[in-house]
Amino acid sequence: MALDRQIILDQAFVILRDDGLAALTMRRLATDLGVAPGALYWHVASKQELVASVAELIVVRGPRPISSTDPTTAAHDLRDALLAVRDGADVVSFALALSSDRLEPLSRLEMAFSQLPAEQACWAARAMTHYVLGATAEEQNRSELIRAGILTEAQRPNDGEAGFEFALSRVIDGLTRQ
Amino acid sequence: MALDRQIILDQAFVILRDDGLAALTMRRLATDLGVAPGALYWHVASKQELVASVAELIVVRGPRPISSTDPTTAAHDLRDALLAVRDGADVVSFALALSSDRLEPLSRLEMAFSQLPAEQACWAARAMTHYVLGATAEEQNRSELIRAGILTEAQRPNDGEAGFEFALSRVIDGLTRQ
DNA sequence: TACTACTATTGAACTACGTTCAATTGAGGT
DNA sequence: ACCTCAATTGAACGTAGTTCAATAGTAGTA
Repeated sequence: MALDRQIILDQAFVILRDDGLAALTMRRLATDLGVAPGALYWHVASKQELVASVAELIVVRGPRPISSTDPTTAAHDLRDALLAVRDGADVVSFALALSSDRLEPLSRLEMAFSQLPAEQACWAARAMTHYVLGATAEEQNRSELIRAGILTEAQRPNDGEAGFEFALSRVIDGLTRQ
Repeated sequence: MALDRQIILDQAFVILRDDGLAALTMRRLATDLGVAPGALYWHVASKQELVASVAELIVVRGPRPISSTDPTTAAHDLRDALLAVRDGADVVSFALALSSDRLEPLSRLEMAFSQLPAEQACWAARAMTHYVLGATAEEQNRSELIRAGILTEAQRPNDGEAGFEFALSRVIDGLTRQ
């Protein structure tokens, strides 16, 4: 009775944020909401569609709204939004392929490259998105594998903040240079 | 009796190349090899480990060996290797988090940035890898979604070859500039 | 040849997943 | 009181990865 599409998305977001993608099952989601699994399908077409919608929440509910003006700031905003949710980068990557236009904050990102011709600005924004998603996904996937006991803490040749900082500034320099 | 770890990996590679990640199940693999599913686990620890090993094959068996000297050439070599196998980018991304050191051609990629200090060369190589993987993964995921009837051919706002070319040259310019 | 030791494979099961659907509930309007 | 229809249940279906006792196959030894 209290069930509602938004409530489902909210709870899915919480499960993902706290327990990760592996924990986000339709059964777990239904249990948390005190409902039978089948009930979810009245409000949601499939798990794919649900996950894609949760990806929107990840990007929108980040610590800071994603800047539409400065590429460097935007990249940090996006990265922090992804890091705030377990497996956030994987989920958003998937959603990006499924419906890139529905991830509004990401499609607005090309405005941060407005100094370039329109087509190039679009390409640049997408390239930067791909870099941030890829770097963050590897980092998060490694965290998950460590948590699962498959990797040890020592096997973490992560670039860390310094590597991300370095590559990001170089990439943006390249993308915006005349 | 003819079963062997290498034969399993080879067949897994073929299934992946021709039919994609969704078709790569332990049962399908066993059926193709004329064997019971359980038999695979004598030679392989888990599906995760198997997929990680297949990722190595993808990178090694590409159309051209991945250049260790020129970043632009290396990026194209990697991209073509990924495109030669359905879901190739997803598989390699996963393996990268699991065991980046075992993907030898990718760890050798930092030699293409040997003009930079060692640490920065490593960061640059990984950044370029992340971009290529991200761009290619989105492209391939979209192809799979179209094949599955979830997206239409019209919903393919792919950068295409031109977008990849543009962003790649800019990214490499940025990463290698003094 | 008979016995042994060990590797490799089978067959059947277990748990968990996404998803479907006939049956049922429950609230609002007449 | 009756009807209607949106919402939910409960149970099932098919498939997935994985496990394991039992079995077959193979090679070495006496």
